[in-house]
Amino acid sequence: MLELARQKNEFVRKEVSKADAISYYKEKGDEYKLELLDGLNDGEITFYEQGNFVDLCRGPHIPDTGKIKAVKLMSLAGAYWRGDENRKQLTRIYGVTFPKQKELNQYLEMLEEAKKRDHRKLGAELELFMFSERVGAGLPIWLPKGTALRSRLEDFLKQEQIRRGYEPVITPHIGKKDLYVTSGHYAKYGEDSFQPIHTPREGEEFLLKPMNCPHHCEIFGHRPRSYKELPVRVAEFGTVYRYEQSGELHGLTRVRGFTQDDAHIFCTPEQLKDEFLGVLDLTKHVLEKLGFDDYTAQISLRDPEDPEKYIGSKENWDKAEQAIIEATREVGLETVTELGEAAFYGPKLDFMVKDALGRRWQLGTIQVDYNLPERFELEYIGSDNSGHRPVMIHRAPFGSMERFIGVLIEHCGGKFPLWLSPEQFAILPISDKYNEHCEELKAELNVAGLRGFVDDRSEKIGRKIRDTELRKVPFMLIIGEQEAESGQVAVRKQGEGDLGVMDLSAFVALINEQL
RNA sequence: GCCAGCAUAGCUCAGUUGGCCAGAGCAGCUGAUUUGUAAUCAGCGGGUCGGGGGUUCGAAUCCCUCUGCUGGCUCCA
Repeated sequence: MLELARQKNEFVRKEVSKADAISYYKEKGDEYKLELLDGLNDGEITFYEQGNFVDLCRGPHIPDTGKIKAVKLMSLAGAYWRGDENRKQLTRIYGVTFPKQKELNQYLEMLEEAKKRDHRKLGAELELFMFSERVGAGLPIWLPKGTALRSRLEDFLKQEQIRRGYEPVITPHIGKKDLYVTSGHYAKYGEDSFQPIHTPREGEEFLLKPMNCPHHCEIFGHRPRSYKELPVRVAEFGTVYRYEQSGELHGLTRVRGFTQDDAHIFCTPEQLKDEFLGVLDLTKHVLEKLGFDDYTAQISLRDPEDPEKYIGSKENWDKAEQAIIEATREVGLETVTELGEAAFYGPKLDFMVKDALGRRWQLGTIQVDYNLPERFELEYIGSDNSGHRPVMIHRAPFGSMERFIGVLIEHCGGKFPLWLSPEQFAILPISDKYNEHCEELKAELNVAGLRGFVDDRSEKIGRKIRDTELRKVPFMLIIGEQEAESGQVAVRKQGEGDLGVMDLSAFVALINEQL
């Protein structure tokens, strides 16, 4: 390839008439180029020629092949012709090139570094979660440390939500098929989803819940509602199951069983905007608290070309889309707007965050829905003593615990903020003689609300430090003869080194400062 | 689901023109050592070579199939 590049062949741009182009490719028998030409207008067709190679291309190109100095072919993959899965799949070769070999090397090193942060690797190393072939693909299993981390995240959000007027609820993991027929999910996803569970009773069918909203609609509708109690905000860490395509599964970021930090707000049309703003505020608060400052907000609207894809009236869609656009504008949130990315029942605002390899994932989401209240015939009694339909907001600041933690692991490279870290300290006795003293220190720290462990193996201190560093435990307390006598602790910070000797109370203060 | 590839011990990996009992390092266990800021020493145990089928005198190695994983494509309530 580089040999070809060295020939310094110029890329020559040629404007070609449509007729000439068609006859050229007819002769070559290139059905693909002919199809592309079919969609192009005369006068906008260009060929590029370099050496003995000629091809239809819009361009632009670099001036000549001599500019190409460093090339690496990265991967081979199938790609559907014109992105349509119903059409033929062609083979696509991925490659990268840089003006200098050094830059290519830097790029490859960057990819290596990114791999070290990969949540799938770190998750296994830090014993946060696992997968089991026997349990099934895409079904994450949370290990004790991962559970500790996840519980803290959940508790953080639960408290925040209670402060903001949400009411926690709990609903079952399955529901009768009819529930999802009513919601419209069955018609849309039934075929491609986990199939109904049958019971000994004829005709009785249940579905693993793919969504929490139908259950929450039932909660809203279980008794008459007055306008005086709106907005009603029901929140649940609800575990849902979706049969994602096998080729789509990916670590924690795309799974078949996951827990949404879900809540549904039922409000009057007049309250919609304020509620939307409240959710925006919560979502931003959550992302900032976890150190995500590099996210983008995406407004997903209908595809104007394909109105059949959506359920609900045009008027309601218009209102919902408008509410999102206005609210984001009001808080000055920078957004990109994507047509055709809306859910089938309503437009949404998604917060997108990149993973270690630069792939973008949707985390938090806020969705306006006029459709489900309609389908479930939800009503509240207004001040006029007649029934009105509430508006519904679906929202999940984390999105799902699985995906959020997956991205969080990569974001912080496994070094979690102190308040989330499954182990905040490790006490490392220099010899077995101090094990007992270390246990006492640990008990004191536990009383102070901190968590950690004593490494009482009869290993050299260097070894214990190394192992603790690799476990990414934020603080180490090294205890030998001097500390045992003085009653102090020698503090070492992960990744930074020795912080010196201090009283235990000073160490507790140091940690509390960072919480 | 589709295309391409991968699957050897808990982990990282050796082992291909098919040929004796499948190897290493780390981890684990046992013992010795009692240690001052990123790996103490020695011994031991551990693998249906992802599962199933086939070809062959003989399969980790070749073929088929299933499962899982990886990179894309498509999808994502």
